[in-house]
Amino acid sequence: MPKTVDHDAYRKELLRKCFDLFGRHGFSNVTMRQIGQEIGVSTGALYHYFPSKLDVLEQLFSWAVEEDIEAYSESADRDLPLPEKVARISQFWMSSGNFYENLLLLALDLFRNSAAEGEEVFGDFADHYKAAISKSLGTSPQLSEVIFTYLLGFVVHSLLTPGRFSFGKQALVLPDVLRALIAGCNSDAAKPVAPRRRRLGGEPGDSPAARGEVDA
Amino acid sequence: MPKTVDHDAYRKELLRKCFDLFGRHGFSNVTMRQIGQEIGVSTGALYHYFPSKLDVLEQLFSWAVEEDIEAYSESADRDLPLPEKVARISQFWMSSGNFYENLLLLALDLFRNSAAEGEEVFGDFADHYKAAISKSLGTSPQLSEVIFTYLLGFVVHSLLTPGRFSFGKQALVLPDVLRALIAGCNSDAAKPVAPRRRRLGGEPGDSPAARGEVDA
Amino acid sequence: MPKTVDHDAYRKELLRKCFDLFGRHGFSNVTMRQIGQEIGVSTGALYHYFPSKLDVLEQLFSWAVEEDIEAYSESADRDLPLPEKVARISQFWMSSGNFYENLLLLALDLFRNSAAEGEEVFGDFADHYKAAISKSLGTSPQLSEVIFTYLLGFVVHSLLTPGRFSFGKQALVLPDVLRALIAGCNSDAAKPVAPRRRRLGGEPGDSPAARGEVDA
Amino acid sequence: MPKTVDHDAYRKELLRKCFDLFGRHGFSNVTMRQIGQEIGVSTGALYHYFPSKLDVLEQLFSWAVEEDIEAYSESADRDLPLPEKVARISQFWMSSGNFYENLLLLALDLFRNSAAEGEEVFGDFADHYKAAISKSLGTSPQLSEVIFTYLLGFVVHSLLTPGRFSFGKQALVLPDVLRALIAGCNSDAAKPVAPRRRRLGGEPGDSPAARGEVDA
DNA sequence: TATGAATGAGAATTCATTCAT
DNA sequence: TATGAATGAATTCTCATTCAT
Repeated sequence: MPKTVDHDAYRKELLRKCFDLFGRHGFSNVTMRQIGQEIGVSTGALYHYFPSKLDVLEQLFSWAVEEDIEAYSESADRDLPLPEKVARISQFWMSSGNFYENLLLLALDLFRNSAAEGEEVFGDFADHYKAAISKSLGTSPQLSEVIFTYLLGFVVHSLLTPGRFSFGKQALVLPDVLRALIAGCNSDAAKPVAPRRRRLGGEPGDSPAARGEVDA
Repeated sequence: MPKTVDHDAYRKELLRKCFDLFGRHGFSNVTMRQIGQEIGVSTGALYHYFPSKLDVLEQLFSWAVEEDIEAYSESADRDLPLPEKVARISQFWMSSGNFYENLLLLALDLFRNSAAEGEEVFGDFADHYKAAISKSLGTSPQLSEVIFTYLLGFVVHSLLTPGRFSFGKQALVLPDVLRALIAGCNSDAAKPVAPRRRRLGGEPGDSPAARGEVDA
Repeated sequence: MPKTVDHDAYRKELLRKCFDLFGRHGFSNVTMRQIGQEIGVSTGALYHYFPSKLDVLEQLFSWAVEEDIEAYSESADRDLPLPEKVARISQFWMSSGNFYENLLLLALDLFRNSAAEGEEVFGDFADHYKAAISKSLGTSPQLSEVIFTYLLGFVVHSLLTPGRFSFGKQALVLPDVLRALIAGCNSDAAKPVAPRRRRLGGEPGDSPAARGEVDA
Repeated sequence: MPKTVDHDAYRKELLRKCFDLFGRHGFSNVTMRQIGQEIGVSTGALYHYFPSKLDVLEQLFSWAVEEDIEAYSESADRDLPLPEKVARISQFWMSSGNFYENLLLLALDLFRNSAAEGEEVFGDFADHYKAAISKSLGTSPQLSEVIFTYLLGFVVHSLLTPGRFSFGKQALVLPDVLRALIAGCNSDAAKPVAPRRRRLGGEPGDSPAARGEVDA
């Protein structure tokens, strides 16, 4: 009889314990020994569950994304009036600050250390999140992307200027911002803001996918 | 002291050459030898100009921020009508995509590897940038911060999903977003949004992973 | 004690299965886990039959020597004319190429990793083999040693230059060599070659590298 | 001004110092730290001269072969009567015992750890050595190969049974063996012991070494 | 007996930093 | 100043061995 261990469950358990550690120190500044010590296993055991350090990062990110998706879908499905939904989403966001900070740092570490892997997984995550926003708020895909982008900036900002831009403080503004974007962009849709939306000079004919009409 | 000038000028020259290298690979993934090879000096010489590797990063970030501030102030000071200003700022932004991506990565590396140092410098940069936005667009500090936040998200997004969210593509939306924010938030500012916005308690989705506490 | 028999038989069964693995990869390049996987037991079970990795090697070599001695004694005992015997011995040799290659590699691994153990066991094997040659071919101990030496060289040569010196090809020469040695040395044996053969002093080519001292 | 070091000369100097160490312990049983300590450099310096541990082995073997070839060609060129040459070659051999033991061990380590690399280099060495024998003793290529093979066996034998088969002792027999082989095989060559002794066409049966009929 | 998860010392390799030139 | 060889602590990863089951 082998020691009965649910390999996969234990692996996730280990990942969970890694999450903060990676977030706090960053992939490159954490050693496998540290990881082992922090989560209470030997380095050998660590390698029993993950083929390499990079693999820990990759699995950790994937795991966190899954966790988030689960948590998110549980939180915001009800049939509520828009203002209430905006309040709720802001609230969810506020309460998850540290989680998203870590997730973003993870994504950036992945981007740095794993080349292809990073963008794939993050792209999927982004798509998922935008879809969730669309569903929650009834916004167009494009507007959802704008909101998602703003939320990303929110996380980075809070990360990089922890003293001045705290989640708590800034999250109070979030509902207003969302409302402004929803209002502004929806009305934009109604009366196309101006035909002057033209090439301003950046990348002329290059990005063929570019030039999507903003509100069309 | 003409010698100092030379020394200093050369130091900046070296920094300039480092910029892309750090952006591409990340602080931890670049060795002093690589740096030396890339910019054409020996490791010994490198240590002649920078006391340590971390110091290279710190100086590099400061240098880049300065560069940006100079470039920015040159670009957007004129007395123009708002729509024109919005167009200009968008344009400037679009043409600087890669620069800001690198700058952000630098800031995150600094945050990761230098603790205090990072937030200081980035905080100053953020303040400066917000002030510039206020000046350019005549927006309130708070709205400027929102815009700045959105721009941050913009950079991160384009960094992490290079295929799907390109600077070129997204920058076309930027003017609309800015307009929406300016319109929406200015009016919002008038009637501060309801005080009912509170933490309702606990974690909605109960994501078992470190969903961080709010710091409000 | 029937249990012991089983245990012992199974141990030999395991050894048999190890033989090629060790030959192919070498002692140091095989892990206990690999061994276990290859022969179909867990590492735990492996340690049940062998107290250590080195012990596997030692037992493996002993086992292989025994196997060979058995096989040899079965093959070449009849009362035949010399040429026929030479043909037989050559043939036996040819058909056992891979076995002897592995055996030699094992011996060298033993020599490298077990100090005393190695020479003991190999010495016994050598003695046994020389005796067998003497018996088969009726050669003097000294000549048998010469033949044995040649056969050793044969194995090493085929091992190290697999493309150019194959068992099949070279074995065709073996009968001639044996005949030449038997003829030449038997007559030599009669008139022991001059005692004038002494170290003349120093190292001819003065190869700066450790040209070892003679131990005569 | 860089520290003036003849990189290549120093590299060879280091190799020279490694030779015995590898011979004594074997590739797998020597650590880079040990190597460094033994030859008086740090591990870092070691990696400055050799990209990897395996590379040390490869370069070491090549270096030793070159050394040997030089030493050999210096030693045995004169125009002497055959018996004198035989005496000389035996003598050279005797005085080089330890060197050849190490060289053989190196070759086997290479074979084990470097796959392709090993056979290439050893094959070249073998060819060279056979050619040298042909030149020294005026023997046919085939006979030279037989002699070379015997010498290989000689080395292995002395290696594996250091107590019983010493270089000094056995080398006394070497001239006789050589004489016997030269006599026996040359006469063979003269009156081909049988015309049927030739390559019968590749390898008769499939089993590579197996069952080629020797002379029948 | 048998399993295979866990341990942790130790291996190869890297790299910031120093220093002789 | 400039060079790049040298250092050695620290890192990732391996693997013989142990042990709970």
